[in-house]
Amino acid sequence: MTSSSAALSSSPSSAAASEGIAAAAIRRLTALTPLADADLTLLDTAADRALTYPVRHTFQTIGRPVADPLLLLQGWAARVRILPDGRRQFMSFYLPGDVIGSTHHAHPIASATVVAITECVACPAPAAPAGSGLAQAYAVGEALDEAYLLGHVVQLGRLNAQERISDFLLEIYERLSLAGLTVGGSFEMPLTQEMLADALGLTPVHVNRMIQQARRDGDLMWKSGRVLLRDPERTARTIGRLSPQVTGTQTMPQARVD
Amino acid sequence: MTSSSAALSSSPSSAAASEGIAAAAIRRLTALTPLADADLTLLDTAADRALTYPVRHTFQTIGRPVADPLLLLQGWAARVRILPDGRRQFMSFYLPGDVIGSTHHAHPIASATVVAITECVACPAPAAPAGSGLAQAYAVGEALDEAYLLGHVVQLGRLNAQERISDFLLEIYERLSLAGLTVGGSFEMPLTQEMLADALGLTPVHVNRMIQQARRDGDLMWKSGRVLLRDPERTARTIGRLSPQVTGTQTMPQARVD
DNA sequence: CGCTACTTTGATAGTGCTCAACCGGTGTGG
DNA sequence: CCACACCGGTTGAGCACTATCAAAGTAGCG
Repeated sequence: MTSSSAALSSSPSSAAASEGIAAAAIRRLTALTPLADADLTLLDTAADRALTYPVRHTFQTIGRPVADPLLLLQGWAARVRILPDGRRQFMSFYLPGDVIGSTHHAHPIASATVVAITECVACPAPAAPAGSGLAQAYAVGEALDEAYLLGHVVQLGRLNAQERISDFLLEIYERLSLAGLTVGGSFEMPLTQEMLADALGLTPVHVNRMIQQARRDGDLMWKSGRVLLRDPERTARTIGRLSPQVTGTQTMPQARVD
Repeated sequence: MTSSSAALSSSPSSAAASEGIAAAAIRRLTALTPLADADLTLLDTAADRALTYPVRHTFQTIGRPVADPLLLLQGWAARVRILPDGRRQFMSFYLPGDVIGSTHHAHPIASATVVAITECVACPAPAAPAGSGLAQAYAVGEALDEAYLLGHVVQLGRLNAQERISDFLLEIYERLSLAGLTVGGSFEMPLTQEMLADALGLTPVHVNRMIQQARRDGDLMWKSGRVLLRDPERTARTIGRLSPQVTGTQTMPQARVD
């Protein structure tokens, strides 16, 4: 039953068994695609086997076989790569409702290390019957994953520091909204500025300065682990962020595509 | 039979029917995983329906439904995103043996635009029988795709201009090697320096300067669309590049993973 | 109360960008 | 056959954004 055993750091403590522990994850999955009662039952059952993982727990390690997929119920995890000289890059983040280590088939070697950013609660991702809503939800989730990854590439390649921060926070805001984890435009941000820097390809110092400027400009509030975006939609338009939801209806400038 | 019809730019011209047109792609797929005769037959048959696509052909457009998957036989294609103000970012490249628009299931909306960088020859990707070598090859190919995408994130986030160029060329070198498209350490590079800049998050001018410096340092030769890397392995070690092949055996520094 | 981790500030350096022009090859049309 | 246009590569000068180094300020916590 213990899905991921050999952890480098500390190992998962036995589960917290309270109900509703999977609420956010379920909200997020149903937001992706409608789920039938059978799907919800699967999820509830799986949630009974949820475990709590401490901060820094390593879900999977680059170059080692991936374990069975986990459905993240609470907390944040991240895919990270550390260079030999210590430089660190966060490649993506897992939020409640995301599946860690989903591997439809493919070779079982992890292409990235996944660590818990905060304390996490996760359960084995229930196998989805072919054609079920749950299967569809997984599929959409994976597609979104890739879309976010592509977005991250654009962000790192072509946005300046200010834009990267806005774009990142907007993405998180969007994703947490799906899970019902935002309150009046604000949300919990467990990342330190240093981690944010390592996600955005910047220096902690510079991230700090840009955040302060955004604060001065009245674009955001960020205090004690909670972020409030003043006008998400305006900001999104300003930096030309295309949210996955909107993607479907948005056209690209025809200009240079060669 | 015409897999992708409504092209923004010019449309595919009817096929070149010569044999061996799929040689590179087949070499690459067999390098990923052993293929049975049945698989090879499937590929050969599919190759008969190959079409030639002109430069700038749009295989899929962001926000629009994806067509059936294509197996790229010859040429380069790329996933690209253009920002409203004209900034351009190449997110990944497709080389011979890669599948364009593979979508196991998932929602049919393209999360990126895919265009032909050079003239391309491609055929419908033959459906792989479950459990076949071909299915395995597809799976491994997709896993590699993601690994390269993750690598691209690290590259953009944490490598300097010099390192990005080296890393990129090494990746291409590796990938072309699998398809048998390298000759004595050299390979064809159809990208202009401007396109390279848009892949690496740099300016064409700066790319040019870094390339010249690499030339002066004796690290590479680049003339009339052909690149020769002097000592790929040394360079790879220098910038700490972990090639997917090696990934399986390499360990990460334990240091900071929090 | 003293840690420890995180944020903030200042001063300075440097990598990579911008703007602008020039060069060299190639293709095309007069 | 040569002039012209065009594209990609090259060069120069100056600047901006972001990094670096170092230290001080804050907040949560045992």
